[in-house]
Amino acid sequence: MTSKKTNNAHHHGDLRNALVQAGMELLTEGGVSALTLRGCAAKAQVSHAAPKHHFKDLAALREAVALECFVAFNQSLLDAIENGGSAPTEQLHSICRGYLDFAIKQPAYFDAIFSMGSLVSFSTDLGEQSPTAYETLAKVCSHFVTKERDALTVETQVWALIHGYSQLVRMGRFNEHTEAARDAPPSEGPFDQVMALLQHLAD
Amino acid sequence: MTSKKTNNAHHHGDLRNALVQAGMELLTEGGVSALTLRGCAAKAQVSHAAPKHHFKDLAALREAVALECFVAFNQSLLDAIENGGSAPTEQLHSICRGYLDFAIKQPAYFDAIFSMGSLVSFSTDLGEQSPTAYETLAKVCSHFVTKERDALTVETQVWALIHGYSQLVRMGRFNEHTEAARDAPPSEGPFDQVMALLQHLAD
DNA sequence: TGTACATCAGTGAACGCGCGTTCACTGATGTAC
DNA sequence: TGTACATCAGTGAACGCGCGTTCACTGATGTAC
Repeated sequence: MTSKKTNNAHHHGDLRNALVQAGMELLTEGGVSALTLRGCAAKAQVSHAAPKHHFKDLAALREAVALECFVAFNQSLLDAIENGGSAPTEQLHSICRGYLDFAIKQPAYFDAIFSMGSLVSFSTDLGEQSPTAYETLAKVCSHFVTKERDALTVETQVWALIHGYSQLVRMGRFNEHTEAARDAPPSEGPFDQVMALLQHLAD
Repeated sequence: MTSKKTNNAHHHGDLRNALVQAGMELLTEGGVSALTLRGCAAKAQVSHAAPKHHFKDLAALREAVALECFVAFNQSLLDAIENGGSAPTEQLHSICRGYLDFAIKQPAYFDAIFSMGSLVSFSTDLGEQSPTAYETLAKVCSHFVTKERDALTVETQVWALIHGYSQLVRMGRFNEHTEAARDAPPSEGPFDQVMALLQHLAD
């Protein structure tokens, strides 16, 4: 029971939230194109006109769902750092690992973040105390800034490499092309070998 | 006149090709979601049931359009290499430059290749004499394979970095957030600085 | 060179589907007094 | 504490739209003889 005592036919109590959660499930089940107003309403067991009281239009609902995906992504990066070593190179490895893991474990959320919200959400202030994904990335990268290499460069090098790699994995680049492995999660490929490219940042 | 003399009401002569070309235009104008059977038929000035004689379903038409995009991408990489220096590091720079340029100049094609055809097309034999994009990439990378770094690793390092970077640029990472620059092409950002990460491959 | 005919590649009407949106409505909530 | 009433947040029917698909059709093409 998240809401107080509102569980009636005519007053849901927390429909906005329920619609976003329904959207997350639809996203997982059928990808971005499955995110519809009617679909979310049905999943939340509410008439299909009900969402109009909470979202101006489909784009607004999708934006809310994308933001929720971003919150999860955000947390995934923070967790990865927390569970890894504290040395700069270890943190760098951890955040990249978290990035890739999210792409593998939550492929639909990953898609949503980078196909729906463009990159807006990446720096969107969530209004909480938690930093944005970009701030987290920037902090980890800050240890590798030198006279010849400014912050923007390091951040972009790291981001481009891990994002590109995650995309390749996500797109099935390293998948076995067998019938048997159809439902298996995608292979992560030569992650460590690729990340070795970043070890030069510490030189 | 590409076709012989067939320009009648009932026999288009080269409708399949015309539909794919129409699809390319729709793609440019409205993105992947604008690619519909009815849309292509309308653009090719043909009744909306006509495509059924050339494409089994919408997926088949989209596949054909994605393949055409890939052909253009393919050529873009070859041209970039041709117009650059012949030294291995120059070729590496050139192919990455071509990759990024394609993402900037043909964003819709870029999206189509990597969102519709998954990665299948990347290694798809085009049935011509020209190599696939992956073969081109692999050839350029082959000069940087060492005892500690096998071919797959180098290829993946380069591909991940340039693909990720191109995606960031494509998503507007380096855009000015001004109203004035709304219709301008996206800024390419610190391309050379980021590519500097690859110079270690030559060490 | 001409004719009969099968095949090919179009047309246009119709169908059902899911979608976003509008609308009059109504039950539940909360506030003024 | 009780009552009147404005507001909020739902319902369900209806609408129009674009879509893919099916279908009977027909004009153009090409081949057999």
